[in-house]
Amino acid sequence: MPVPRAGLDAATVVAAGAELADEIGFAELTMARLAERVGVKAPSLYKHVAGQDDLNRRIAALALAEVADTLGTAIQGRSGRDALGAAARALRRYVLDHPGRYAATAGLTATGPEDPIAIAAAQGIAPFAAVLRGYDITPDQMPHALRSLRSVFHGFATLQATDSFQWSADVDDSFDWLIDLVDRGLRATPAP
Amino acid sequence: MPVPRAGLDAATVVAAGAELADEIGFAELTMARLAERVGVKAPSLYKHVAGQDDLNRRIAALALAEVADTLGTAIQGRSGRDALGAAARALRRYVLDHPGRYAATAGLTATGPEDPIAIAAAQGIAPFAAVLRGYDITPDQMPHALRSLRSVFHGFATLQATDSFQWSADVDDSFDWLIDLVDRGLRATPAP
DNA sequence: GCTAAAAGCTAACATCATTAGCTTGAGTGT
DNA sequence: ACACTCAAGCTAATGATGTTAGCTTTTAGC
Repeated sequence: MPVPRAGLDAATVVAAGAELADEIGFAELTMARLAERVGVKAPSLYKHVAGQDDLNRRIAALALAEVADTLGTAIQGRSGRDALGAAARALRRYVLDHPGRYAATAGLTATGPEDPIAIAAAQGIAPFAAVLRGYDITPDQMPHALRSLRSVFHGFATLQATDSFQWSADVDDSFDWLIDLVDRGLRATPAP
Repeated sequence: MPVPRAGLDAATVVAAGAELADEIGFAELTMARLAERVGVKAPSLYKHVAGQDDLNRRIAALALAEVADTLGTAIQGRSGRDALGAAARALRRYVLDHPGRYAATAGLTATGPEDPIAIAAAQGIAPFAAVLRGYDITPDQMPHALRSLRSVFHGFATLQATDSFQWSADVDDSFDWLIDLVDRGLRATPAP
């Protein structure tokens, strides 16, 4: 398998795209700019990536995988409210550190269960499941609890990422408050 | 003030853009397509709207105002868990009915307090504040509670809008579960 | 060394947003 | 009634974009 004049690779291109998106914003990420960044002309990118849409989806999948990894290590050795707080803080930190990649995950529709995005998203659930194991959740309530956790965290992270909080109150305090809210709600879960 | 060969207006253009975005998706909304929709050539749109970015922001502001209105009427005559559920359900319905407009509100950064987006967003808070009045929230906790509510609802609505829930469990049930979770958390709010 | 295939290139095209400048038509003041 | 104004809409042009087609080059394996 010949590998000419390279240093370039699908993974490398996607990684560079994610990095560039973090720097200049996801909306400003363009094939031409990415090509220049990796030292290549725009059409050459198509040897590694099917197009802009494919690139975006791969960046999103990368971000989701990284989030899953980050959250997984964040909750290791913790449980209950402690794990909840650690996971939440890790996600927030990730979004602040990688706003471009994370923005790529917004507004995506998985084409099917085989879509890398769907797979990455499914893996991203695992840490949340681990957190919930510290609470009294019956198995039949697990899917609802997972979706709820995901909604809460995703909602706060995106609002924060887009700078949608306009008042002066400290965002960290609000985040702690939100975590406490969820923790209270989870601990008060009734067994129906 | 002469008003020639018309039927066109800034508000009309924005409304048509929002409608078109709902039909074909926000990402597919283009100046050319919108021009064709309103029966005009693309450059003519610039007589009513400063450009694509301006158009997007105006659509977002429209959506935020509509959301505020919808939520406001949804909670009238209700309070507590009842108001919470009604507001949540109204938002969800809105996002499902108007996915394009709502997508326009994601990933926007208000340029300042005078930005129509900031104003519309501020008005959108009011219904949430009304809901929270039915719970025991101290004034200094209000901002945190508002942000939390916004995060929760926005998170679930966007995940749902982008079809990010892949498992088979009924989404409506999950939504009810989430509302209960928040309700329990709010009722258990401690007085610090 | 020779060959095959992948990587990268140039050229070209369609589409898009946007600007500049012209044309036209409706309302206003006399 | 009539001319004047000025904004709505147009055509033409520009630069940037994503993308495709086809050519050239480089490297790995025989």
